[in-house]
Amino acid sequence: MVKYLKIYETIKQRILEMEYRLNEKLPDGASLGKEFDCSELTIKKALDILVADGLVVRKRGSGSFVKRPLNTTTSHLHGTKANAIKHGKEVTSNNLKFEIVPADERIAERLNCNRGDLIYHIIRVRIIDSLPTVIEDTYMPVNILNGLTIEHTQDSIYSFITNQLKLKIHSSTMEISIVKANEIESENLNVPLNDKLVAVEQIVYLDNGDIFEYSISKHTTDTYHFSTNFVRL
Amino acid sequence: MVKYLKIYETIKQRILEMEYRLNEKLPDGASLGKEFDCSELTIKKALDILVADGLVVRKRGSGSFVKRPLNTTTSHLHGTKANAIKHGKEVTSNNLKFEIVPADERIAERLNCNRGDLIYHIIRVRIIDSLPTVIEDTYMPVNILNGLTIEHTQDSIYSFITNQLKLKIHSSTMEISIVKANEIESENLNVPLNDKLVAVEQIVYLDNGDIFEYSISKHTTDTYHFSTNFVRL
DNA sequence: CAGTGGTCTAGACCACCCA
DNA sequence: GGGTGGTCTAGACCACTGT
Repeated sequence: MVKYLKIYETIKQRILEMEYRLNEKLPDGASLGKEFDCSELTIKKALDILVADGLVVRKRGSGSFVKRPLNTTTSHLHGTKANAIKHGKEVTSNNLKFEIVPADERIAERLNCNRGDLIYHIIRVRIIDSLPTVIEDTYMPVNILNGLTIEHTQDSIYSFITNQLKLKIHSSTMEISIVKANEIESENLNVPLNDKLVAVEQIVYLDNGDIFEYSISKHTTDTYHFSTNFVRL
Repeated sequence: MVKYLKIYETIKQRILEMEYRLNEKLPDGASLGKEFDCSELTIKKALDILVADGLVVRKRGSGSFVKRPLNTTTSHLHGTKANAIKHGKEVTSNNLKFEIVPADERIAERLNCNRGDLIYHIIRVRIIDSLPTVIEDTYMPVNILNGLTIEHTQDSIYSFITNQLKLKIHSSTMEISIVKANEIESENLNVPLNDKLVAVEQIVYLDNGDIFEYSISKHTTDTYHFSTNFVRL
């Protein structure tokens, strides 16, 4: 692993284990550089991730301080399952569709591929702690996700991607809006027709710039909760 | 202004004006460094912001490319008014409350101040293009926002902060969930009692690490739209 | 004024992609 | 193997804070 990530993990651990306490001042850059045997810039890089995580505030002229984050970080760069497990919940999936189809105009644009390229089209209902909670409509290029089977979709596609294929997820763009449940959604999520759902549209990028997922998830409003942290760069 | 921000603005302009087109490869770091008379690291910093903006993908081994973002970027680091204006909409405000009160336990914790510190408590209904759209419940420390008047709240508090006080907004943490409208919300937003609203809870930080706002906004579901871009650092 | 973080440079070395 | 980005160093200088 890269040096600054190791340092990041170490300092994060110290904060989570209260070795560095709330509002406490961290050692300055030079001291940390000495401790971790690296340059101050590398320390800065590590601390910048903690800032992005919302765990640290850096004050020019006075120092870096531990900050209390609002949230318990549900990351949209992990799969539904990983997030649920982190909160100690059980997830099962109910496949409504698992097909390989050629990309139409709209999908090709979203996945930045050519029309006609082969695409997995997967529709799953995710059941979290026995409650149908999300219906996910997912498109993924076959040439990137080669070897994906219906068995993987029963478990976690994200684990297949990162553990089997050794691909690295880099970033995503997402949009949240509120929509009305159609008949299929109403049936599968066990809500009234036209009841409101939270729609999350997402495009997910790999490390190498390729797009591996375009998806639209619709969540029941009772269970949906999203938290994040912005930093103006 | 800082060098890397200038470079960022310049390159962003080129992308928006299609001088660099969709999927086109940007010049490499060394060339850009020559053009802008700076080191490659400074170029990297500028491009990293474009990556965070979702306008650029950098591919190790092949180059940096212009990417089409999903969204039209509604930033939660700007105020309601600035965002509305960017989309060509009219905003007016209806003040339900403008008080100075001592911070109770909960507010003091959110604002990271002491119990009893004086706090502006402001409740406003924002009317966008003649439609009551958001009800905002805002708490701000008096010692930071000194001189804030009810006139400012009719317009844009954010503009007062950045233009008058010359403070710089740095980051925020936010949480989104769905709640049911109470009587006050129902009346002011003109929706049925218990109808669903999008609740956005936010803590906003200044450049110097101080918190200047804790707020809970409730949006009508028809109009709420949120988009963002994540990068795993 | 001393302490601390932010920006910037010049250069080294490595990892990855593609022809 | 040549092109390109990512990480890292050592050191300079500037901006802001608090005493």
